[in-house]
Amino acid sequence: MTKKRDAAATRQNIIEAAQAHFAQNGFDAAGLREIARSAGINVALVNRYFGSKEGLFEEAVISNSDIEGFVSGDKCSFGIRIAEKSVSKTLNDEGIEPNLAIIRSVGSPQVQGQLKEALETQTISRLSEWLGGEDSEQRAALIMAHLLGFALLHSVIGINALKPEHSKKITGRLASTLQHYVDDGL
Amino acid sequence: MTKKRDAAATRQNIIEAAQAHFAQNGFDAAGLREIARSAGINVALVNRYFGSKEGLFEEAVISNSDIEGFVSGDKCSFGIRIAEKSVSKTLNDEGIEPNLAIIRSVGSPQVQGQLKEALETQTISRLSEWLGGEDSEQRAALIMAHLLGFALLHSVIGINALKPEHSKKITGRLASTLQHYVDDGL
DNA sequence: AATATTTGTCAACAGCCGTTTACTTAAATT
DNA sequence: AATTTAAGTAAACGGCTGTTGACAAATATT
Repeated sequence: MTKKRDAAATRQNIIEAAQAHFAQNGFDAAGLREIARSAGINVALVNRYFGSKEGLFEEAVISNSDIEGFVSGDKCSFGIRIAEKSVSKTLNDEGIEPNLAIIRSVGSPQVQGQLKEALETQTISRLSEWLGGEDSEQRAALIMAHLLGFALLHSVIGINALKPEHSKKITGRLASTLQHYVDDGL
Repeated sequence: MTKKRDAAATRQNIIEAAQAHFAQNGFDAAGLREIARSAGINVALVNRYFGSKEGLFEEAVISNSDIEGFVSGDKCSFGIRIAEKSVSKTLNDEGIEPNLAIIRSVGSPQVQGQLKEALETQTISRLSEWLGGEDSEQRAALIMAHLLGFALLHSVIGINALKPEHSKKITGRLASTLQHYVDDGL
């Protein structure tokens, strides 16, 4: 019995396995051998396809940090829309969320440059364009700051007070703050 | 020439060196040998004094996460007081800030429990008591979320839009949001 | 059918990690 | 002054890491 050979599929398998491992353990603690095992292939293939661990991180996390889900919709419902998304994330379904991989990799000096590139010239810049108005980059950065900090405490650390079953007002409070940053430039 | 022997001073040297290295590189990337070299002692002493790397992290970072600077002062000026502190932090003087060590260590599975303990039963709980009013734990958690997220983008990543020289309104915007969470429970 | 190229595996490399053991030397105790 | 205790050093251990080069096998090309 031999394995089917499909370069594109293998590549995709590695990327998906990497997304999960980076999201759950961060850049440093995610091992290439574990990622390879999850993808069902040999470790050496990772370096052949992506050059290095950093190259894999670039393709699996950085290139996949899609802000488009944020900026599709009308401005006046931005707060509630994003707040609901953020609050509903639990500790269990933290599969491949790119934000988790970013947050958990913030301490790794090797990918600091990639993270800055992704956050500044991708996420914040795109959100800023969509926002418009006064100091749009600053307001976009403040929105991302609150969202990343919320994800850090809610999804990574697992702070109880932020779980919706403790108080249903959590979504409303977060939504109101985010919406304030949206409307503040008009 | 021989070295003076002073257990208490050596212990303190190790702790201070560890605080700087954990703040700059996070738990995983901070090496015990580098910490020992900064402290001017042998690696083996770290394990003798603190048992393990986790033990050192506990004493250097967790036990030192003082929230008291936050909750000393009157409630109506909380926002502007904390916002000024957060914004004035630059990328250069990131010496031994405990929040930086925490943020940069969030991805390390080994210290996840310690971080939750520090944030939930120390920082947020203490801030919640001081805040009082409705859902004080939740509002405290939202405040910490915004502060940690801001520190992540401002001090760790170095987002340009959050630097005060780009727009002086940054402190005011952050202060207003924080103050809103303070007043929201009254 | 024979050859060339891609895809995948295996094993080893060099280097770093936290930790431990054995040992030396300074300080304190008797 | 002799002995015990504490403080510091040196070196190695086992294990893990990302990475690389040599090789086998499947697919594509001629």
